Amino acid sequence: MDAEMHPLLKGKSKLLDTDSIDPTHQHETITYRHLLSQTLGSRDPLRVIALCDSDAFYAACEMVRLGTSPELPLVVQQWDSLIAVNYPARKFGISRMDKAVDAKKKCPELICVHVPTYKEGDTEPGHWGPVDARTHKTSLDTYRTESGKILNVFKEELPGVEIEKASIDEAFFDLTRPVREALLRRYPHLASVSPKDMDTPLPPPPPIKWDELGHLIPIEPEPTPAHEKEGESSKLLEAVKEEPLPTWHDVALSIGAELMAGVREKVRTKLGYTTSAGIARNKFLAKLTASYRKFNSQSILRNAAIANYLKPMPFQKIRFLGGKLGKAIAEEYDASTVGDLLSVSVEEIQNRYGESALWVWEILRGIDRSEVKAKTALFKSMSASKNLLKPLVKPAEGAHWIRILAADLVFRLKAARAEQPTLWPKTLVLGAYKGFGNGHSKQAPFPFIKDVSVDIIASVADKLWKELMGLEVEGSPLNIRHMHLSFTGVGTAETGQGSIECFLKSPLPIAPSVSTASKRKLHAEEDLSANEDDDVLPFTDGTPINPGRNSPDCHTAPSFTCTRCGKTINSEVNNSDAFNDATGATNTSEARLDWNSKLDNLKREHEDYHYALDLTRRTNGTLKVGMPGPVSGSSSKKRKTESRSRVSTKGKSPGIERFFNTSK
DNA sequence: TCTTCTGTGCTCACCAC
DNA sequence: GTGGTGAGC
Ligand SMILES: Nc1ncnc2c1ncn2[C@H]1C[C@H](O)[C@@H](COP(=O)(O)OP(=O)(O)OP(=O)(O)O)O1
Repeated sequence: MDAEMHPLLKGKSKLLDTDSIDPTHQHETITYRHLLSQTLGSRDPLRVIALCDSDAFYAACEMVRLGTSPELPLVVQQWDSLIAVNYPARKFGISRMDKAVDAKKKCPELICVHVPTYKEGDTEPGHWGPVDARTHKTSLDTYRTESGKILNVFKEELPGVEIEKASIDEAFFDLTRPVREALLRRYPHLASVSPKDMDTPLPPPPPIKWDELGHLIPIEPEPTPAHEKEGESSKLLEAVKEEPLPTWHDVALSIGAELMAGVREKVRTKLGYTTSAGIARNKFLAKLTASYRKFNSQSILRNAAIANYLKPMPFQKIRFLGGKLGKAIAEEYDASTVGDLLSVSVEEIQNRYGESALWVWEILRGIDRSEVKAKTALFKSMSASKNLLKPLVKPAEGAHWIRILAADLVFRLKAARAEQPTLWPKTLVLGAYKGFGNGHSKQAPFPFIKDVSVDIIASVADKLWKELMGLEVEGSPLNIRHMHLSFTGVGTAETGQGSIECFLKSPLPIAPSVSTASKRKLHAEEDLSANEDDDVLPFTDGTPINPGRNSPDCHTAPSFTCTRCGKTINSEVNNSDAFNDATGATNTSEARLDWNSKLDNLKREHEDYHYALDLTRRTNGTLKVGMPGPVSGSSSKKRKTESRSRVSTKGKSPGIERFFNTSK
């Protein structure tokens, strides 16, 4: 998944002098200043990033769920095709390309598991019964849930480490900080240096015991005579003999490898999932490194090995170079591998594709400054869709699929709210498509309510469906081949404005205010039949219309006394003003949990406040405080050289525009 | 076993209009 | 708001 913004559209970034001299920084001398500085961010010469990827993930989920023995071949199928093949099954030559029947021929004892599905009326996806693509909808939700469990183990095992969920089965780790701490613990002499010696290089590092830590990607290419030039091969062979001395960054990587081996083992023992990991100096390389050797193993890419590891790689495999831009470059330079492009100068590539194409030049050299960033909101939209094998021909058939899609959204929103109770999808979108590029969508504001149900979603969606049907030309066949239902504008309701969590725990939902503008579009509430009694009401900002009613129990606001500033911190007083009556949920354990979580939030926010304050002092006030969200560790690490985000598209060079959003 | 290979069925994000 | 695309699992 991980749909990060395209690097070429992020805006300009400057090539630093040091980059052009020694782009990969592999010959950089590490000084005491480097070691002892905490704020180098992505330019830290001791940076250690890891990527962890679950092996044959969906298949592994089913193995765990069914408790099958690890050596039994198992595949997960979606209708007739395979979407995951475990490693024992791969031994039989089964791959994702196979149809289920063909796979069974290759291995008669193969265990085939179909992905969970919904049919109308189901409130949760399941494995029961025979599946039928014409009546069922697949659901990947159980895999998302398992994915979440793995992430939680990661967080438990590496507290304080920035972890970024990159896809359903992958996560990045910024291990720089724990590695540095371990380094200073193990080699305490590194910590004691007089100020005047700060810029002297560190002493030579100790030898490293790589055994047990993972596969070391070799510095010289492995003997594949095919791609070595004749004249150079003898020289090369000599070089292979002499492994260069280890660097302190190598030591850092080895510590990172220890940490990853530890968490991976925890995931295996606690949850039963085997994983593969890559450890390197940035995200791009970590991901590449993870695929060096797969299945319950990890690999390490030292800086000295970067160049040779990248050279033979087809560059169009690099993210964002697989599309039109990559194709244009391939044709322009008659190139297919990274090595083929290394002779292209940074000026050349920027002249041709715009200043921002610096990113291309950098990535070919293994430079990637992107940060590991825990996602604040888990997602911004949530969608469910279904290709209809049997196209819809009558408007009345729409309701059936709406309910099935809605069930998936309900289930997932509830699950997400278990962790993040303030999650709030602001809009519901329904799309109906007849073929590629032939369809329409309609959207409506989605009310903020505690208990989302299929009925509620369906009532709004049915309205949208009617609107869509209104667009149909009289008499022409419907032929809907694809339906899509999604929440968009998913955010967390702002704390401080109306104590959203109280709403969520309220047995009756809040009556939000309605602006005249939105009222016009919000007729959907008229026939939210199942919930006449204020259960669903439109709103614009979560402000209660009628504070006297539906009041949840918020009268004892959580508070605590900060040990650092001595102040008593409590939540907004006006929250409790807004709701003057308890509703009965007061003494339930649910309510207490809610109270506790509010207290936790309060503490966290206050800690963030102090953290930001400290940072401000450290950075001479250059850092902005008082931003709405919590100050995360990594945002504070952002360097000014990295302020590439949110540059207006005007800064974009005309050269690259033609590679995006051009019809073709 | 494995990166290549297909194609499906999805999910998510961003941008132009 | 709506439509379209790119990207990846
Ligand atoms: N093209 C696809 N279509 C549908 N589902 C996919 C596709 N690619 C991957 N998936 C699903 C099934 C996988 O178990 C899950 C994770 O993908 P991925 O990490 O690429 O492979 P994998 O986990 O099956 O094997 P590996 O051990 O090689 O990582 O996502």
